[in-house]
Amino acid sequence: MEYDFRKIEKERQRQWREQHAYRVSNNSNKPKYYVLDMFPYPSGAGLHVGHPLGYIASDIFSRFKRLQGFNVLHPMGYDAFGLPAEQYAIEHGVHPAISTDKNIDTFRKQLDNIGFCFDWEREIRTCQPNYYKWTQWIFLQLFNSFFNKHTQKATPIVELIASFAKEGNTLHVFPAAVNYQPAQFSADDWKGFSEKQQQEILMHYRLAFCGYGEVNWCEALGTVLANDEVVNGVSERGGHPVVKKKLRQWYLRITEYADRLLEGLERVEFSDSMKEMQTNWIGKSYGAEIDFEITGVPTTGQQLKVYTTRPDTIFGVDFMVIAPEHELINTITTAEQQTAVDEYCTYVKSRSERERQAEKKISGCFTGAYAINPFNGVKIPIWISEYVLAGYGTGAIMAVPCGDDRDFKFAQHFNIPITNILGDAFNGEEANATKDAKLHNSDFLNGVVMRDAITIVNQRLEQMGIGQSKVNFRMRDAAFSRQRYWGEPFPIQWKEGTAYPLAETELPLLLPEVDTYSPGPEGEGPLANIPEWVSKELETNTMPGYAGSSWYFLRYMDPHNDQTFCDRAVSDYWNQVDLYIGGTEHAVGHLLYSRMWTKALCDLGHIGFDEPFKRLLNQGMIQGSSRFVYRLKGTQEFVSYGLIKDFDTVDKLHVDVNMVDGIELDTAAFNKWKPDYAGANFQLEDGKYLCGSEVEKMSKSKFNTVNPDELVQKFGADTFRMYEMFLGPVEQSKPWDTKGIEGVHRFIKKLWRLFFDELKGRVWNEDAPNGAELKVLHKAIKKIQDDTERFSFNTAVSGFMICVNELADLKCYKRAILEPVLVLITPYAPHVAEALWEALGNTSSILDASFPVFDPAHVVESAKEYPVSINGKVRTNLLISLDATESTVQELVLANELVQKWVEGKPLKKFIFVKGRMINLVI
RNA sequence: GCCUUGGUGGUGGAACUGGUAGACACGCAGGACUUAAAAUCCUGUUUGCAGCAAUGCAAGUGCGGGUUCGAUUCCCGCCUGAGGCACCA
Repeated sequence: MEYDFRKIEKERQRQWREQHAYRVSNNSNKPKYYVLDMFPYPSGAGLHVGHPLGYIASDIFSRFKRLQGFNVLHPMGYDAFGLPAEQYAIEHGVHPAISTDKNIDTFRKQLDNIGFCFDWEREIRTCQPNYYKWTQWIFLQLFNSFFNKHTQKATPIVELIASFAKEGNTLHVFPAAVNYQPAQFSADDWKGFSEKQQQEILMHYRLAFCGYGEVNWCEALGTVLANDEVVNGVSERGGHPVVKKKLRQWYLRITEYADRLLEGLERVEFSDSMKEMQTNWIGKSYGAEIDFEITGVPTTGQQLKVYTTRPDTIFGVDFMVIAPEHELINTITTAEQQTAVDEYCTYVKSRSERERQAEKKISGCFTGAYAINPFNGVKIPIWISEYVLAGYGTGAIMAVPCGDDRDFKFAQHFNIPITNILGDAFNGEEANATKDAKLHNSDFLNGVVMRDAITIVNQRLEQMGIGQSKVNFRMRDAAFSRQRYWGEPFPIQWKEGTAYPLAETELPLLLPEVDTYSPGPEGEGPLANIPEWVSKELETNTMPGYAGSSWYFLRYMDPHNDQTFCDRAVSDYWNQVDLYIGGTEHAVGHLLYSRMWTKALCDLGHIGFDEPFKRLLNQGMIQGSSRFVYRLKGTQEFVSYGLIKDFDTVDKLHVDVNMVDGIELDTAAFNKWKPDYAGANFQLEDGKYLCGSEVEKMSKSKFNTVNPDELVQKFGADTFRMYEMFLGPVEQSKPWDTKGIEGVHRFIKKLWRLFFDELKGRVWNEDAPNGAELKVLHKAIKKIQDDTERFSFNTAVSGFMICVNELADLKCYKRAILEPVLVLITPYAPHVAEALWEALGNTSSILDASFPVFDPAHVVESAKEYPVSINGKVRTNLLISLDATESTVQELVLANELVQKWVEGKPLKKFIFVKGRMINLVI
């Protein structure tokens, strides 16, 4: 009987489907375990081999936990709103719902091929009204809440209104990031405000709020562009100029949760690097805001507010730098500098924030104005430069060249004299950011260690009323609106410029049909093109992609509930996601947003936990190995890789990896590939056309994708699953290479042959196992259990191979050994395991078997072959009993002939014996 | 530019807390079975030097230093690949 994987896998999948083998109940006596994948965006390109990596890992872990007796929730769904579907709609006129459904069907077929244990009865799609109804509902919760600083919790806004009416805003001052005048008001003030004013004030407290923010604006296309759609300052489509434009936007007040987002990291099992990334993104810094008087300009009495983390360096300030968007530019620029400043600001406007930070070239412009150092009256020139960002701190810094690298380079570039406040710690060659030097040239701070000077300066500033210590966050409030069609509509209605929430009974606010997916007027989204929508004064923005993904893990628990987003009793049962698997590309976006939503929902009493993910595993990215051909500019001549150095101008073009064997191009296939290449002529080396290669993200546009369907068809799902795991550690990124898959396939066939011989048929028997066989089994149980638990799936696969190789060598065909081996392998290769399990005569599914229990008695060793080193070099091995004491071992070792030869009679300086490990002699 | 992360044979990788570097595979070479092929099985496979050979010696985990009896593992500096950087998902 042969291993017919196609038949086996089809049959098993049908059986599991019919038996609802993966249906999960919300009621169980078993302990619960929740394994979650980051759900996919169903792109039109379908799955490539990189996508299933994390799914296979989570599938293995889910099945493993199930065998260990847990009630495992392992759902899947689709993050279905997003830009690509809308782009496709613009280009092809196909409604995004239709193309999305089509893409989902493809995804589903591909996923099913691989044999995952998802409970598909819990599937969700973020674009469906019965799902986004609750996204809108949660948005309203955020809109109707504020962050109460005293309790550090989201609190219903009605409590804030009550407090305003009672004691003004003394109890609840404006959030730190808000700059509203008047900053304080009394109860009487509040009652005196108009409805519009009251709503305006409340908006500054709401957790979901409306404000103004900058977007990438493309005049030619009349639309707002994503960063992705902007390349080098022009639009990706058409290459039109893109500039910054201020538009009304919705935001989430995530900055209010900054401290709790930091604190929560201590209670979750994320990798240290992940925690570090989030910590850096939040970017909490302790510093001071300082007001400087401005002089040398027509309008007197103006002040420049800077934020600095190093107030101790105030005597080293040689110039000020403000962001090119800074408001003061209009009022402090002197007449002589006006032209230069205007030119500079226009130049900067076309540049992205990233470009501005990455730019090595130093640029800037003097405003003509000066600030006055409050401690010594020194006049400090005020410059504009793009390295200062408007969005961080106050958008203005005090530059201390001797202590800050960027300031130093700026000073050098513009020949600004540098004051040394560091004494010997500053060498004049480069800045020194130390906090431990003693201050020089610093008036009352001379001789004080910088670290200690920070508090002294802060105290002085506060006494003088010109500054205060301040905690700052790099993180900004999250932009929560898009000028797009394919997203959740906001349940918001505008009345005379004030936003009002729709009633819960009006949800879901359905996304209407449109005639055109083109942008609306004035940078508004396509919804602004619909007269009925506009006449009702409904919000025309839609929510961003991350809205639906910020809470989907809750919906899986209770996906069909139409009374609430998730029943509290159900979320109390499933609680946190025990294991969340996905890529690091979501490190700061999705993970922070969903953590914030969870905290807000918890604060408001809708769920009972405030961190969504207990443990996070980041699978690495499977990269594509791209191949390139080189075409002489303007010709049809293609030059082999080794020859390109002989030519000046060649175009480097991606070529489909499936036409390349190693790096050798199938030139005939290339000619047929695209009509353009039919007439291609090749300049060969050694009779071959060799391609260049590079490792890049796997993507259809780079022609480096490999389709899992073909591999499943050729080798089977079990082989495919194991091979993806065998490739390397899940957490590591690696380029895909199909080459090794045969090895895994051979392994499964070898496993099969322990049960069935091609000619003889059944070979397994009921004999009692011997010690050697039990040892192999229990070694494997331990290895597989340990490796699976620590997500070392690649070494677990190797463990299976070792186990099967050893059983084959022992000619062990005994049921008592083979049956537990099948259970071990079930999470990895479920189809073949179930088929052989049934062949052994079992009537219930192997999915519900019990994981074998490791018995150390079967694997004990009595002796160990110790490596014996002399001065750190291994010279021989000696078999020594594990019970031997150190002195016995030393005696044995020194008596050895080979050891004596290497020791050459020299005295022994040191004898190192690590029991069970090694022996080292130092002479 | 900033943040994170990787670099070990011809290839993917193993070595879990500083203790025999190269497990397990791929590929390659040789052999067995076969009319032949596929499949399967066996042997070898880090490099250099010496030897008919078993084997021996030396070097070796991106590069340069350091700590240690002992470093792929820890520390310092550098080179280099990948991912992210707020409207892609």
